[in-house]
Formats: sequence, structure tokens, C-alpha cells
Amino acid sequence: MPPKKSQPRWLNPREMKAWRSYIIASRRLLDALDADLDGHDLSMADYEVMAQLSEAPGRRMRMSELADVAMLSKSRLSHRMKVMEKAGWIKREECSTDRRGYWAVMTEKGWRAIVAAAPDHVASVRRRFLDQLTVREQEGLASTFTHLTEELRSQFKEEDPK
Amino acid sequence: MPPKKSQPRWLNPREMKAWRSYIIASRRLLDALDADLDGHDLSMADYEVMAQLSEAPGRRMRMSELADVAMLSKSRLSHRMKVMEKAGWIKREECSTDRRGYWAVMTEKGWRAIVAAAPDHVASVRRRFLDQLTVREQEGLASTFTHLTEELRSQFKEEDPK
DNA sequence: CGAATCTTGTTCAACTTTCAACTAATTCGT
DNA sequence: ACGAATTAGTTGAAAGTTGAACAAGATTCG
Repeated sequence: MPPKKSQPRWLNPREMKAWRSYIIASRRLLDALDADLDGHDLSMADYEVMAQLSEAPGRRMRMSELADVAMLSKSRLSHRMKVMEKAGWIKREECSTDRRGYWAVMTEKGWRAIVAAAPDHVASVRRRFLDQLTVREQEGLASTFTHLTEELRSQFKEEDPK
Repeated sequence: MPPKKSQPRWLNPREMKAWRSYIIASRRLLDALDADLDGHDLSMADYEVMAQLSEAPGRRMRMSELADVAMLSKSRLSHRMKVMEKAGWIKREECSTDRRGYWAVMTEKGWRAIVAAAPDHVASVRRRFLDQLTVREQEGLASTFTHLTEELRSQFKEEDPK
């Protein structure tokens, strides 16, 4: 039997609805959350970086680790950090134990900025997202997407084994 | 009683889990889907534009309407269209009934490009997303996010009444 | 040890997106 | 009808992102 290019299974209505509603709501949601952060001179991505950094011991993190947890490329993080450094929110310190490396260190000013933004952002996440879901939906969503993250992680590992 | 700035309600563990798992899975998912489209010289955004256009009567749409359904700013669409026009995927035609306007018209080459990409993209959406969900989860997700889209639309209307 | 390899983080150039300004055509209100 | 306000769409500059190339320090292992 000759190898045959498998026919694409088109999406059935249920699948289509799941996919389209997810993708559309997500774009709207992310746009709204970004817009809500505008007043604090922050994008969602920058907020994420600052939030992660603010929770790290000593409010400092190695660049690579920060890129990792914030899911940014090293290059992108490096560029953003240049901007945030200019804004006085972080500074970079050489790492004494690995002289290739740097610490991203949140400044007092950066801390004040994230502390000022956080309540508004949380309120925004509530209003735009969490408050629109029942408890049941929140739980379902958490379980679905936790599983999905796992799966994507393992797909990624298979495709690019280290 | 003086107006008091309301205390921010922080997220409880259930809320936190729903929010974080959603945001993380979504970023991974979108990244994976984009990567899967790489071979066809398409981003998700460009795919969306082409897909919408391909489904329009005559495979043509007014720029504004296309921007609308693809959820892009007019400016962004205009720039992308310049690129796609150079690639020979679309052309622009003056609109006879409204002389400010233009039709975005998909070319034969554009049609072939989207027809070539679609099965791979659908397979990718399946593999990365739909196949990871039970039927129950797909239904739950569709209902949750359909509702969310509605809600966000109406929030937007309230904030920016036309 | 020391050569090959890997990791850290930055940089450059190409590309994409945003924002505000702009032209031109249409519609609205009186 | 006619001036004001809207709408369609583009543009150019500034800002953001990507990906490859790079320098320099760490690691591995024969």
C-alpha cells in the first residue's frame, strides 16, 4: 500500500465553535487588558516581566531565568531591559559567580511602579475575565489549560529534544 | 462618608490558577501555531486575513470590513496588504460606489497559497489544541468564550459609546 | 591540561506594529 | 445647498520584535 497523504479532516461545527470563540475572545481580552494597563506605561509583556522580577528573592533574577519565566526570547528581554533601565525601573549587575552573566535587579522606583500597577491590573483581570466566569467555569478552565500546557510542553520536547 | 479607594481583592488560588493556566497555555499555543505556519511563509495574523478574504463573496472585501473581521487596525492592515500585494497574493481595486474606498481582492496565486496552507493549519489546530480536549471540554470552552466575547463587546460599547 | 562545545547575554539588520497626521470623499444638519 | 463632521484608507516616523551572528566565559571529556 503506497503511503498516502492523509486527507485533512476539516473542523466540525463543535470544533469550529470551540476554536473560533477561543481565539476571538482571547484577542479581545488581551487587547482590553493591554489597554487597561496603558495608564501605567506598561504593556502586558512588561508587566509580566516586572511581576516575575518583583517576586524573586531580592527582587533580582538572572537574565536567562527571567526570559524563561516570562516566556520571552533572550533578545527581546535584552531590548526591553534596556528600555526599563533607561526608565529607572531596573538595573543590571554583573554576576560574580558566572562572569558571562548579569542580574536584572528591580530598583525602588521599579517596585513602586509595579505596586502601583498591580491593583489596577488585578481589577482589570477580574472585570474582563474572572468575573465573567462561574466558579465551575473557572475550575474547568484551569483544568483544561493546565493539561494543555503540559501537553504542549511535551510536544515541544519531542520535536526538539534538547 | 468620604469616597474611599476600594481595596483590591487579590486573586484567590482558584482564580489565580484559572488565570495563569489560561495565559500560559495561550501563549504557548499561539507560538506553536505560528511556528507550524512558518513553512508557508505565513503568520497567524496573515493567515487570518487570507482566510477571511478567501471566504468572502468573490474573494474580495472592502479594506475596512476586512480590518474589522480580522481585528486589525486599518493602518496595520494597510501595511500588511502592501506586503501581500508585493507577494502577488492580493491586489487592490478602486471601489466604484465609494471613491474613497478600495477592494482587497485575492488573486489566483493568493488562493493557491491559502489552499496549500489550510490543511496544515487545521491539522496544527487539531494537534495543538482540539485533540487535547474532550468533547465536553470543547463544549464548555465554546460556551465560556462565546459568552466572554459578548461581554467584552458590551463592555467596550459602554466605555466608548460609538 | 586543552580543544571542542555549550551557555550567557548583547548587537545588528530586517521586518512588523503603532500612532498621529494627512488626503480625499461622503454624509449630516440646518 | 453648503460648511462641518465622519469615514476610508494611506503614509512616515518611531518603537518593538525577530533571528542570526557574535564575544566571552564556562563546561566537558579524552
